[in-house]
Amino acid sequence: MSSAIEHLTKTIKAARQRSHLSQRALGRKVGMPQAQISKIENAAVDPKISTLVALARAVDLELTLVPRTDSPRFNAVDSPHPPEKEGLSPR
Amino acid sequence: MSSAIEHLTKTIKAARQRSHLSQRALGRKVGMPQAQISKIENAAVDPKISTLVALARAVDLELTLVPRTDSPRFNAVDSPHPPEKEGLSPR
DNA sequence: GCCAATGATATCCTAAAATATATCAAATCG
DNA sequence: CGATTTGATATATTTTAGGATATCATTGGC
Repeated sequence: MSSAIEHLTKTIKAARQRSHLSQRALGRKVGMPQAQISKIENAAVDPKISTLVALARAVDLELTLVPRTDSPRFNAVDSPHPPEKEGLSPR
Repeated sequence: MSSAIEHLTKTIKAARQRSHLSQRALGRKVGMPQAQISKIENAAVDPKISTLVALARAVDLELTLVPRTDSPRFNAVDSPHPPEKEGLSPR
């Protein structure tokens, strides 16, 4: 997958976990099956924008466009938690 | 359409025009038929993320996620009206 | 006036996302 | 331990974006 997309979905996943929502809980909130959320978080699909916007909002994020040439000044929600070293396989 | 999406596509359209690209030219650049770009700019479809990312990049924009609760500090290419006096110059 | 460029639309077709369900293994907990 | 929760995965069906093309009205030059 495009990596840019993975980045977006990873950010949403991190936000979901931060807010202590399970995939099912988030799914309920947004009206989407848990299975779909799993696929999205694992970058197994190329979601529609409306889908990403809905998920983002459910975890208090907003999809925006910023200048690309300009330095990554105030980027996004990036760096979920600082450095964090190696390891940690989820699940 | 979702309005949030319209906002994103409008932003891209504005950027396209700013860079003096016709829909056909942008289409060539991204490898997508002019007709599709028209549909997207007119919010007649709900594009896939990869599509929006490609278009955005072609006009030097990047799709990002920002906190929604937080004030719209340094938003995007947005700025309906420039800097506007009020404190906080984005910097 | 003529012609090229531009954007909107339409059709047909294919690919892929989304929905609905259902499992299932691995954690988590009481 | 057994029960529940969680996330990954699978299959079948529906829906829709995207690709390829073509047309057409409008606009802008020349």
